[in-house]
Order: sequence, then C-alpha cells, then structure tokens
Amino acid sequence: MLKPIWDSKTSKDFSANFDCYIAEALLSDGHSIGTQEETFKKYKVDNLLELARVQEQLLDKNSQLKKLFNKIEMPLAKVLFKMEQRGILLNTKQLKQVGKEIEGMILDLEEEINKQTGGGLNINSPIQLGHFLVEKVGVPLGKTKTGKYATNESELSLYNDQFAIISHILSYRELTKLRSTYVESLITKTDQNDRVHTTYNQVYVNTGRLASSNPNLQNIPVSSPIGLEIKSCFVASEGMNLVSFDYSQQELRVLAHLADEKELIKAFKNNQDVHTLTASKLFNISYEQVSKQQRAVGKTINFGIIYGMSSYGMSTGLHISEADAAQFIKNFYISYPSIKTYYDEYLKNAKLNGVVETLLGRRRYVFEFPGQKFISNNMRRVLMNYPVQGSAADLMKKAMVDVQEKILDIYPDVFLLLQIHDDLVFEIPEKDNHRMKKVINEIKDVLCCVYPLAVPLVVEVKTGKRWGELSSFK
DNA sequence: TCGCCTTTT
DNA sequence: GAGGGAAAAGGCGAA
Repeated sequence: MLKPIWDSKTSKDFSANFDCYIAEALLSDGHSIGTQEETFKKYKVDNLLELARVQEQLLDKNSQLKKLFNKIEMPLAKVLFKMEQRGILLNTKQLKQVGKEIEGMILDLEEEINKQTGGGLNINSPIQLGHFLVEKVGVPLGKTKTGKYATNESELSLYNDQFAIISHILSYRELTKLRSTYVESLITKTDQNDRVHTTYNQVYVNTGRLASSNPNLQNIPVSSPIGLEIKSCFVASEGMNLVSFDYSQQELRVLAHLADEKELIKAFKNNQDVHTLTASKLFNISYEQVSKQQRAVGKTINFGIIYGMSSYGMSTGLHISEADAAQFIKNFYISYPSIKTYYDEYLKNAKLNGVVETLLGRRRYVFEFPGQKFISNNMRRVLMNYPVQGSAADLMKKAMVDVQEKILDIYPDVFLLLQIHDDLVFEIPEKDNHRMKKVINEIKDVLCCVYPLAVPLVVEVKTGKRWGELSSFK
C-alpha cells in the first residue's frame, strides 16, 4: 500500500484532506501517470467526473465522513454563496476620512524618524532598518534565520524604553500596515452600492476552518484605537442592525469535551473564568487570589497547550526561564490530568494509524515523509492543535447550516454576512424591536445547541450600527 | 518568487 | 543538536 505523501510546499493543493487517498485509489486503479501528486493533478483537470466517482467510492467507505460531506460541507457551500453575494456595507466616506487621519500621523512620524536617520533610509525595508539600528544607533538586535537583523515587533519592543526612535518605528509600522491593507486596498473592493464581497474558501485550510480573501474580512483590526476606527467603517444597511454572535472560549470548551477533563468541565458549567482557574492551579493559590498578571500567565498557558507549545516557546513569550516554563507546563498537566492522558493516547494513535480526526470526523493525514517512523516537533504541534481547532471549525460550520435552515429560510429579511472563525455577524431589521429580540434569541439558541458537548456552549451577543462599536445585548 | 512583517481567531 | 506556539491573507522590498 502506498503511503500518503506530505510536502509542506505542496500541501496546500495536495495531501491536505482526501487528496492522498484519491490519488492512491487512482494509482491502484491503473491510472498512474507518475507520482501520486502528478496523477492526482492530471485527473483533477482532465477528468472531473471520474474523480468524483472515485471520491464518492471513498466516501462510501466512511459513513461519518460521508455525513460530514453531505450534511455539512455541501449545504454550507450554499450558505457561503449567499453571504458572499450579500456583502457588507462600507462607509467609504468615513474610511477615507480615517485614511487622512492616518496619513497625517504617518507624515509626522516620518519627519521625526528622518530627523534621526538624516533621511535616505527606507523605513519599510527591514534590511535597511535593521542595519541602521544596529550599526548607527547601537541597538543590539538579534538575527533572523537567514542571518539578517530581526526588526519584528517583539524584537524591537525589547528596546522600546532605551531608544526613543524605536517607538516611532513601531507606530509607523502599525499605521502604514493599516493604511495599505485596510484603507487603500479596501476602498478599491467596494461595489456600486459600497458593499464589499469577500470570497470564502471552504477547502483550503488543513484544519477545516474557512479562509477569507480579496478582501480578507477575518483579520480586520480590533486591538488599537485607530484599528477600531477602521472596523467602525463597516456598517449596517439602512434600517438594519449589525448583530454579532461570538462563541466564548470555544476551543478550550472543545478541549474540555474531547479530553473529558472534569475540573475544566466543572469550571465551564459554573461559568468560571478558565484563565483565572488555570492560574490559581499553576500558582497554587485560591481562585480569588489570582492577580491580573497571574491570569495573563494562565491565559498564555491555556492557549499554549492548544498550540502544542514547547517550554522554549513559552519562555520567550512570557519572558521567563525555560526551566520555569517547563514547570508551568508540568503543573498544567498535573492540574488537568485527563488532558495529559488524552494527548498521550491521541499522539500514540496518530503514529499508529497515520491519520487523525475531529469531532465530526474530518481527517488529516500524519506522514511528513513516506515511511517516516517518528513525529517531528513541528508535526507534534500541528497534530495537537488539529482536533481542537478542527472540531471548533466543524461546530461552526454545522451552526451555519443550522442557522440557514432554522433562521434564514424562515426570516427572508435577516442576513448572515460574515464568519470570523468563532464569530458570526448578521444583519437584522431594527424596526420591530420585539421581533428583533426574538430573532436574536432564536439564533443564539441555534448556536448553543449546535452539538451536545460535556460543557455548555456560551454565545456572547453584541448589536449596533457600526462593527467596531457594537455593545452587549441584554 | 521568497523572506519579513503585521493583522486576526 | 537545531529549533523550538496553531491556522490564515496580504503588503512590501529584494533578488
């Protein structure tokens, strides 16, 4: 039997999901024209119907996968089509105003920076910038993996206090990013009615998430004030409200369910803050005693575990020693023993079977190279993240299909506009306030009941006219 | 086209 | 012994 291939360079259009098994079936069917990948690609172009037949046969062998395909992915395609068609209204006039505001700030910063560089330096060039900072200013920057001076945000921040120019550069970076990606680019993508229509790719992401492009509406800024001003340029249509539904701590809830971790499940049932809970366990103090800083550590560890983080990765992230970081990770697993057991068992089976699955049966193949016997650190992290991110994506996809059937098909004047991984944004008419509240509560129910888990799913609802300024609903 | 950087969940 | 936190899109400079 042929092994599925893994090649990071080509994984995006090959080997991600079903593809290696399809190729394998083609080859064993006598259709080989070379490698697995060559055979697959040729059939993808030349013989779609034949490919569909082979694919159908493969789906027939796995009832859960077949159900995922027929009951979720196929209906979802229609939902995504409607979302893309509808688009979201952009207040272009205001966005241009924000653009001018940003432009002014950039000019001021340029002037300030040029004063110190004497001009002639392209701040946008990491190579020129790194050279200048190290050679002329004396900032002891580290190196990138290709031997250049690193000028990324976390590196520069280390010296923010010692060199005045650094904070100017960081602000300049932030603002030029916002200008090019979120102001200038966005305005060119509006239609005659000032609506922007993203494209959702349903099959691109290895974990099963959606990808949004041209424009990407899944990374609209939220963290800085000026970023929020940009987000606020996305507005509701006339007579409508924007309503966002955000799954709270979705991935940690999924992990609690998958690992059947009783402590975590109990915390979610009692509506406790899990970052605080983790901190209280790591520092061996009571829930009430946890400080803000300690909660931040708890949060970093919680996310780090989901991402398969090493002690080194955490030590740089938290600015602590590697030994301390290792101790935190150890304490985490002592505090939540079922999570340790779950991951041990899961990785063992991944190695054994060469494939892993999400809650709803989405599959990912494990082999990095044909015949490889061990799992690299990188693959270990990828695998650890997969069931959590992938299952969360499954649930959201199912929720969207349910919403279509139970809400959008019933209320033709309610529209689903956007999906941002754990967040759905709707347009709902505001005229009949009672009806709007009814619709909101019905949507909330659909999302919370999407799939029975060992933990409750909590959804936070926000409403308003401008996406960047939504306020809590009730 | 590749590497670096920044933005999100 | 090196590299050492998941998944993305996209702008820009350098080659």
